[in-house]
Amino acid sequence: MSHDPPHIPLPEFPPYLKRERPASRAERTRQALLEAAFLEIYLKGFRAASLSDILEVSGCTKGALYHHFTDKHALGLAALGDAFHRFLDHNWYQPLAGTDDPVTELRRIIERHVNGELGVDPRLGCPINNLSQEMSPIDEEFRLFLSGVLAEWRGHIADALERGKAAGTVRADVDAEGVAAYIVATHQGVSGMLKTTRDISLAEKCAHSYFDYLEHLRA
Amino acid sequence: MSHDPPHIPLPEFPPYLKRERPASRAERTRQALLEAAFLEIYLKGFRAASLSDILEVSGCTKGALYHHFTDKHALGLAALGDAFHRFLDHNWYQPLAGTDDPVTELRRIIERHVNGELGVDPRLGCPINNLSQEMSPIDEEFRLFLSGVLAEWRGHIADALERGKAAGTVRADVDAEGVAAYIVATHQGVSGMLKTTRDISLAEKCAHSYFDYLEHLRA
DNA sequence: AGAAACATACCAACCGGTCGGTTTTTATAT
DNA sequence: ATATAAAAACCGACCGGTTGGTATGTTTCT
Repeated sequence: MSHDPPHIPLPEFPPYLKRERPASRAERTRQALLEAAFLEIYLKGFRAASLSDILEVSGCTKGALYHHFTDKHALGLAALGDAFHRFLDHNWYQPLAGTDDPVTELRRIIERHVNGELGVDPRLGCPINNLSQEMSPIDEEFRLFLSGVLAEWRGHIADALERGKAAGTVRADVDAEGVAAYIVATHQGVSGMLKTTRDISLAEKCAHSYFDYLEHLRA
Repeated sequence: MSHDPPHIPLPEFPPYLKRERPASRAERTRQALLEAAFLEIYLKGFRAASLSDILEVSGCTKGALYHHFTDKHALGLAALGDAFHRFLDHNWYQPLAGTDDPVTELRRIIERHVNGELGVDPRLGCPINNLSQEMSPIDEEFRLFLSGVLAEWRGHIADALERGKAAGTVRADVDAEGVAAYIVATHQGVSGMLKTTRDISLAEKCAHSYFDYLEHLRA
């Protein structure tokens, strides 16, 4: 009996995660390492991520790796910080920044997730959540890094909610920070459950309850 | 610079996870292995869990381990299945089974979690969630096992909601299964976020939104 | 020429798992 | 109750494989 899951094809990199071709050769290998590292860590987690595999995928060698990064930690943090910021900026920060009706915009964002439009493989889950769960209890540096990412994420949602309150689209008694925390947590929870059940109908049902809650915030 | 987190003392085993003294010596070593394995896996995750450490903690040897279990997988599944079922039965199934007012009971259960009364270290998170996140994408056997645990969990909540509908404490138009899924997912999400932020005030704020949502289900 | 960028052979530590041998328990016969 | 043989339970040295990291040498760019 094998423990291997049915073959999972490598997820396509969504276009906004693609980088423009860098000029110098050194920078090119650096980017190749970052990209391969992110993919490997996303697929296997940080601890199980193999440097040899990263080197194979990126086409680099150990010498290049340890020339650009001090150790596995530094490589991982660089790769993740980069990818996380791009993803959140493109899918959350920018949409939220452009509206005074955050409830409607949050619904859109969730819908895009459920519909699989964001290039996040539901079987693999949200990489931010994955890393949080794996590394927070055992590595303080990772925990602080991820805690910062989550705080920034909540901050952008809270800002949008505050603007909604000012614009009269959101109830005035809403605790923006608390609701932002709840929204992020729920989002992570649903994507986590999906990873295990692989039952898309569950995601749709959850989204329904999710929307019920969000509508409840309207002025 | 060290990546180690500040020292985390071993969590106390909540009493309902303690086992009565088994009679035979063989059964005693089996239980010692299960207990040590659960603790080690809870602390480090399955892949990072070290058999040598499990043996040291349990006071057993490799020979004993591989006499009782075919391999690491079997040991892990046995240890986790056992612990999960006890935990859920004591903290969720039994309380929910004894009421026709599931909303009030769910509030109580959440409150107990937030207050740390259940012996779950918020820094380490919910073990079911931890294992789900780590193993689901890379091991089909684990995924199916965890998927079953989650389904059972949702099932007990859905049953309680249905009883609430019949008893008139829950709105008749509530989709019990969908809401149960949402409740479990949100619960996992909050406990996951707490693991990274370590900010208890966030848990309280999330609980507030959580309760808002739950109250919204009342008839 | 000198520095930055890379390549490769190598290392100790650890991993899960195996296997031949020893001890303890159990079943049976007396 | 005791002897004994078979089976279950346990022990621990050992194995091949992988890991992250290093040291030394070579190529490429400025």
